This record gives sequence, C-alpha cells and structure tokens, in this order.
Amino acid sequence: MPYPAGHREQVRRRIVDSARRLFNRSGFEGVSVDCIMAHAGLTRGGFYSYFDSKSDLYAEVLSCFFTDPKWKSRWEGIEVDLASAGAGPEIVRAYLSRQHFEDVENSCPMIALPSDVARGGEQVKSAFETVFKAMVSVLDRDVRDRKRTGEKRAMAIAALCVGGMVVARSMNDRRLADRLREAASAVALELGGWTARPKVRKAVARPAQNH
Amino acid sequence: MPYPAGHREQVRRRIVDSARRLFNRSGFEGVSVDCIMAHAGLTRGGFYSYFDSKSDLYAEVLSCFFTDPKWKSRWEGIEVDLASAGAGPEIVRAYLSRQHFEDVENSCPMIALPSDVARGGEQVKSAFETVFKAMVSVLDRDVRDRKRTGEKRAMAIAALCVGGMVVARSMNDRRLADRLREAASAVALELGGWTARPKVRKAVARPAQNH
DNA sequence: TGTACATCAGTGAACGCGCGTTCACTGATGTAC
DNA sequence: TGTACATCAGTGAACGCGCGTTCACTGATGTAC
Repeated sequence: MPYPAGHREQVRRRIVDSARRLFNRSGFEGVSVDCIMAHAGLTRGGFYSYFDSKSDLYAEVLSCFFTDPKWKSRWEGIEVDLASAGAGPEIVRAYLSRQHFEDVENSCPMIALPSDVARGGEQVKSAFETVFKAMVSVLDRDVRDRKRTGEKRAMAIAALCVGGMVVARSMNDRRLADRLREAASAVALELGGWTARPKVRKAVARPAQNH
Repeated sequence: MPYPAGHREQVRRRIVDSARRLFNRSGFEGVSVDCIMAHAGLTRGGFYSYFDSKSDLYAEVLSCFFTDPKWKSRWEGIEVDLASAGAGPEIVRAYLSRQHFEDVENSCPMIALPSDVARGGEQVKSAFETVFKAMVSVLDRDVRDRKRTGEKRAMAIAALCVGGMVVARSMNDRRLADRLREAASAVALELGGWTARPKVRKAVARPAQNH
C-alpha cells in the first residue's frame, strides 16, 4: 500500500472544505475546479479521481451543511445546541450579528446560496427545506405566544432573519446594512416575545445611536 | 434621419425587458448576451451600441423596477400607485401573493437576484440599495406607529417580505411555501398596524404620521 | 539493513466549448432634389 | 413622383479567454526479499 491509510479521506475532506468556503463566497458558477483544488493545495488534474463532476461536489457540500444533527454555530463563537431550550433569542442575535454578516465563507447556506438553490434541482431544495424547518422548530419552541400563533410567528422570525441578512449583504452602504440588521434583530426579538426589558440602562446608555 | 424617432428607445426597452425576464429566471451568469438579444429579436453584435457591458445592463434592469415613480404592480392586477398613501398593506399583500410567487419572470428583482447582487460590483449593489430604499420609504409612510420606531419597522417589514419570498422559492414542498407566505404576510401586516380591524382604528391610527 | 519493485496519488499539457466583446461590413430607412 | 444618397441600426465572423474535463505521465510511497 503506497500512502498511509486514511490519506485519501483526509485529502477528500480538504477538497470539500475548500469548496464550501469558495461556493459560499462566489456561488457555483463563480468558482472553478482549478481554484478549489489550488485552495486545497492540489492541482486540477487530481479532481476527477475524487469526484465525478463539479456538480457532484456541490451536492456533497450542500448535504454536509444540512445533515449535521447538531448544528454548531460558527459565528460569534457561540455554540448553540439546537436541542436545548432558550436557544431562540440566541439564534436570532447570532444570525443577525456583524460577525455572521462579515464571515461570508462560513455563513449559513440559506443566506449565501439562495439563488443557486431556487434555480437548482429537487434534491438541493429539499436540503434547503430541511435547514429552514430545523430553524423554525427551534424558534417555535421558544416563542412566547399569547395567541397560539406560535408556528406562524416562528416562520416569520426565520424569514426575517434570512431576509435581513440577504438584503444586508446586497448593499453598498455599510451603515444602512448595519441599521437593517439591527432593525431586523429588534423586530425579530419582539416577535418572539424576547425583547430585552431586563437591562433598562442599556436603552439609556446607547441613545447616541442616531435614528 | 434614418429610422423613425423613438425607434432606438423602443428597441432599448425591448432588450431591458428581455434581460429582466431571463435574469430573473436564470441569474446573471446563467444568461448570455446572445440569448438576451435573441429573445429581443436581435443578434449579439448590436448589444454594445446600447450598453457598455453586460453588467451595465444588469444594473439597469435592477434599477428599473422600483424606481419608477408610479410602480405598477404586475401581480394580482393591482395597480399600486407609490405616490398615494395607504399603499403599504397593498404592497405587502401583493408582494407575498401566490401570483407573485409563481410569476418568476416578472417578479421583484430583490427576490430573484439576491445572491448575484451580493457577489456583484458596487454599481449593482447600489441599484439594489435604491430599490430597497424605495420600498422602505413607501412602507414607512404608512406604518401606524405607536413608538416612533417607524423606519425600523418599515425596514423589518421589507426584509420580511423579501426573505419570505426568497425562502419560499427555495423549497420543494408547495404547502410549506404557502404557509410561509401566509405567515410572513400576516406578521408583516401586524407589524405595520394594518391588521384587518379597519373600521375601529383608522381614525385613531392615521394621525401618527411618523418622522 | 538495503535494494528493487509495484502501486497509485497527484501533475500539467491539451481538448472542445461557450462566453463577453470587437469590428468591418450590410442593408433598411427618411430626406434632398 | 421618382431617384440618388447619407445615415446608422443591426449583422455575423472573429478574437482571446477561462472553463470543465481527459489522459499520458511522474514520482513518492510502503512492501517484498
């Protein structure tokens, strides 16, 4: 046996990881096989001994994102365990945080890939659906609901999180993007019944925040 | 003068219209200049006497949508006049309607193109920003606000509309997509203070013309 | 321990293709006379 | 009214380029003896 055992798997994982980052940054068509392999420390020729095609790799990248049962937040260093209660407001804050906004490569695929998904095949959409459902179900558990409209609210909160980030990423004006994130976050927390009334001074300490 | 007056403008509009439909369907990179011109009944060569580049056309397509002073809704046959008051709830309903969901080619560019825009240049993002601002400002005018958080609310409502449609379009399950649209619509109307209790509150709510 | 060898991960030149863009040209048009 | 003409909208061949993919080859590796 030439090359140590597990070598192939290790290299394969390196390629998938390189692809994930690059696809997140530039989309399916915006990234070349050459580029993916170069970022994995290899050359273009070897690619086809690992994957049948570029599309094949794309599908694998997507399913990797979605199949993790415990989806550990990569943003803000917060490890949000989806199985625990009380994660709702944490998720909203992390999702609409500046860090998540900036870390394009590691961001939620629902933000980075929606156009590709909407135009993609059944398999890809199905995977997208799974993530969204997961997000909704965690939010749903925590919604403080006065009128038994919990699932409706949870879906709207999730849509607001995704929409806020998608739109913020599509702007030039950084200030406007910031305001949008903050507005979306505040309203999402309000919708969940998670408005921060505990720290009253905060509202006083930050009034310099214009508009 | 060879060719009748206005001929050039008419052809130019035909190209933009063809591009709008095709970009909405397949994204920026999924459509070739050749294809756009063919759908406009022309050949590839003439393109560059109308536009400097493909990106240029893309930016124009984006900015055409909401910046029209009178934006005629193409969905639901509703003609929403942006200059008139009371358009807020109409826009929310039309935006999240089944018709808008289904009519991909004629849909709002903020739904169909967000990933392309996020990865695009300054010019394109600038055009997107304009569209979003226009939507926010119309909503803002109509938000029935009790706490002077009008602009924040308007931004969140807009993000919820866009996000709801983007996510709905990325799903396989039509039922789930429908529920999402309805949830987003109901919550968005609630956020604007437009929940259907019209007869009781109208007199009270109008004077709260914020900002 | 040292050498020869079989294996196969990785290389890089080459392929056909479609793209955005350019440009010399064509031919339809309204106008001058 | 009819003809010659200047204009310029539109044509289509051609360009360079980067892409996904293929393939004959290289050379690093663990093993056999």
